[in-house]
Amino acid sequence: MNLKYRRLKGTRDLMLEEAERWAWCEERWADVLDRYGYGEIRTPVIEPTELFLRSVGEGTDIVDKEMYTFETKGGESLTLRPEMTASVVRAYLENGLTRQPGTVKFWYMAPMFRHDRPQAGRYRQFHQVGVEAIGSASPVLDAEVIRAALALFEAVDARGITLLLNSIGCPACRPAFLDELGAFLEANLERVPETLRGRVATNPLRLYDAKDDGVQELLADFRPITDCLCAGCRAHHETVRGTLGDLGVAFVDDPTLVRGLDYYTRTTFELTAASGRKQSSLAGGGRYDSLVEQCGGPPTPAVGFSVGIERTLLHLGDETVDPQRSRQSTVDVYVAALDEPAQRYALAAADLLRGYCRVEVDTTGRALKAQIKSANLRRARLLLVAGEQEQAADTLQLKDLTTGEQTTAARSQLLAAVREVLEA
RNA sequence: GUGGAUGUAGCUCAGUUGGCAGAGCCCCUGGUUGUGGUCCAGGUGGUCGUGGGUUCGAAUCCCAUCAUCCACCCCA
Repeated sequence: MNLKYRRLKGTRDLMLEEAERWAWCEERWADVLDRYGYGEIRTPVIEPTELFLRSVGEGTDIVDKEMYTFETKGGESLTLRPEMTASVVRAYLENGLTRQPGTVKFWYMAPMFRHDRPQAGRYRQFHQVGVEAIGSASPVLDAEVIRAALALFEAVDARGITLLLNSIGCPACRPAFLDELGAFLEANLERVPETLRGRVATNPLRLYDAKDDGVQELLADFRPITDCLCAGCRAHHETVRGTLGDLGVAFVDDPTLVRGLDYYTRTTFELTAASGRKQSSLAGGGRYDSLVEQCGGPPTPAVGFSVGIERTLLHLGDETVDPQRSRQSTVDVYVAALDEPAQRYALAAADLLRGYCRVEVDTTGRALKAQIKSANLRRARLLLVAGEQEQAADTLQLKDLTTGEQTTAARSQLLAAVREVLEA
């Protein structure tokens, strides 16, 4: 069929059983996050462009080429959020939560937008479940946050998840490392592919997430960033590792894990699925001790993560459900009615039941046979038949669809009669 | 932004060397005046992604274009 309107590239329609599966996950995740002491936050999907420029950072792919940015008639530049952390920090400051005692812990499940080329596990509108814990610099919190991320996967029975862990230092120790790294790369520039050379000067750390084998070999010859941490960062990192050990959480040290956003300090981590060569990165996060201050607040340490919902579901391996084969919502009682007067009578009868159970009234006017077929598809336990004869006698036919037994009930006794069958 | 694959019925897909547009599923009707999942019979539904070109003739060959998927890049 030649469709007049189509879905935008990189977006999806979720319906019926697919939507139920999402709801199933969302319910479990909300419960887990609740148990870790997080409260929900919902923020607008659009923000001033500047918020993301300053936080995510110019020079990152997200800001340079993936943002949905547009201008209002008043000339203001707005952006559909490509990630959530900046918005949460903005909301934290805007609502005066700096005065809140203790650590402010938020969770969210929300759509994000990035103008990427879509592929398996990657969409232009995608969804993340994540947390931000604002107000504590303790490495123990890092470990708890990481533990919570793993708990989200456990809650939906996701297996084969690997935790990658690293520390990328702080403003005190990272510049020295970057200088050294930059000099090393300059000296070996011929081993860096041309497409990546731009990064050597602008953001040498970004070279680490290049998949080019030559670059990886080159970087392997260089000292890992974890060897260059200052005393504070080193102690922090060791405590994170030790605390994960206390919790029995297995992890892999990965000194090449730098993450694609500029605001991270110290701890960075990623949760990956070893399955094939698909989009294996299911979740990522880390500490961002400078971001709140950068956004105009008081110096406030924080840590968080986000999990890709589409990727997680993809990893669970469930086939996506064909909408046409997917069941319509199930009901307890299906009311068949033949013509319009019967439909009116049927609707009035249904109204007597809806405070008690799920009822569908068939208003298609199809043959009774077809209506009963639909009743079965909807998994109805009971069929009510409302026709001319029933109207005349002020009754309804009650048919138990599992046994085939059929009785007549006075309309005034309908609820009792229905309860008798459903509760038997 | 780069590369590859694929576009035929609502869905999954056949379609030979260029020669009348097909199957299964779904849906509808009947077999049963108003009684179900099975069965039987019948039926609806297609600008063959779109636009050009070659040809007596194009779903089929050529060109362009759009869309989808996959991969790169990067990330969730």
